[in-house]
Amino acid sequence: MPKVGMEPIRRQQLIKATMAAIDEVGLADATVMRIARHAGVSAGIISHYFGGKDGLLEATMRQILSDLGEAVTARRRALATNAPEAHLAAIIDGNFDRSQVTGPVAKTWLAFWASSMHQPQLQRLQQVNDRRLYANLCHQLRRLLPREEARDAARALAAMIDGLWLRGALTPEGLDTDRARRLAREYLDQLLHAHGVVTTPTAPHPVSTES
Amino acid sequence: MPKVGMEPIRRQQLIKATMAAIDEVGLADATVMRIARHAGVSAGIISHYFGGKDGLLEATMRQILSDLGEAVTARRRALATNAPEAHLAAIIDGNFDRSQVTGPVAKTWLAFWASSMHQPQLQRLQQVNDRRLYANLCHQLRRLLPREEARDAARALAAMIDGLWLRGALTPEGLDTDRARRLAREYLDQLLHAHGVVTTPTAPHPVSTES
DNA sequence: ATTTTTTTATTGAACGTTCAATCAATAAAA
DNA sequence: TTTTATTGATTGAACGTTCAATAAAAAAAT
Repeated sequence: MPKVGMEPIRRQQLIKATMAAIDEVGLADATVMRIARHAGVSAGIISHYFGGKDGLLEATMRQILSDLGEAVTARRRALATNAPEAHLAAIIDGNFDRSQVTGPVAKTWLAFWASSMHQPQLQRLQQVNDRRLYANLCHQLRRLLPREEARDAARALAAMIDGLWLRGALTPEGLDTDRARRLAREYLDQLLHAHGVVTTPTAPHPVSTES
Repeated sequence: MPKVGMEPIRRQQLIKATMAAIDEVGLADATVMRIARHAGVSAGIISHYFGGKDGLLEATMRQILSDLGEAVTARRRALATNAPEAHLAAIIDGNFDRSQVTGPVAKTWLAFWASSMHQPQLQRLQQVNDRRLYANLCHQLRRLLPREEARDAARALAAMIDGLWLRGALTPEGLDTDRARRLAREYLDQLLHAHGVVTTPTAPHPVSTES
């Protein structure tokens, strides 16, 4: 069925199939044959479009990271106000975006997270993302708190986001998105309150189901 | 070199070698030959003592979990007071016990965490541990807060502990134990304060380097 | 004490399996 | 007819497991 211009279609197909395979049997058992079967193509095509299995895995991780980044920036751009509290809430909400926390994506993300410990290629990607979350949080908190307090708050908030995320990915029931968002936001409120910041009541956000 | 009574010695040797191998090259590349080389024995011995590679991996995870559990209960037993705040602090400190967060153990723990998503055997172990942490926190918080508040607080605190732990395992510099303990404790204080609990100034703990 | 026998621990080559990568053959579109 | 996309059998490497052979210690016998 060879038509011209198949490349972008196949790449997307195979990346999606990779997540499906990892969701199904885990990274260790996600063989090229299984991935190819999910995409409805043959195994050889993977080397053709990605140069090999490693290339496909890296492309998949890149996709997840860029989706996550866009989910955050999209919410921040949609803000009416420029208040730091609003930006922080948007960062929290973006990290618990539906597209990121449901089944396949979450499990794939966690699998890459673990394997990035020993794969320099993936480690670089993961660190860029980690630092971005920390830097975003830190920059907004800096508008409300002194430097050291802002840094510690960013570290703690980043840890809480990742922790909720991680625990959600591991429980059989999956992550309760609304609860995770609520807990992270309540923590933020406590954090600011403890440092004497007068919290403007959190404005309701477009996609949020939270009051 | 066969002496009698080698079994407990070899088992311990191989479990330690497993962590060393995973620390070195990750779970995916921790082959039986590499593990055996770390222990200074031949590959065949693994099947002899553990019935196969899977048996060794499960035994290694069990070891890590029981060490973690003992680190927590030891600190709680050593408490002079019975105040819930003291127990909570002990739970936090125990989870950041030195033996748990240094190099090999931390990376092995994270590797198992990820692979437990698709290995029922490991998943059971991991869930027992997760629930224990949550239940311990919840039980102590219940002495200070109403039921639902206690549950949410336990969820959030557990997430923060795991998140700090996880981020520590992934950064090249490793986890800053003292900082992690401090952040988790500060969060606990904020949490209780926000719910109107009068925080008795945190008693200095034996192993803690924190004022 | 010394030698022989038995028991126990350990080795490592061989085996069967699985996987990723390759590439000549093929088939559809241009 | 040419170009482009795709296939799938084949190849070679790597892995976990097995098991007959071996070697050392312990026990028994001299």
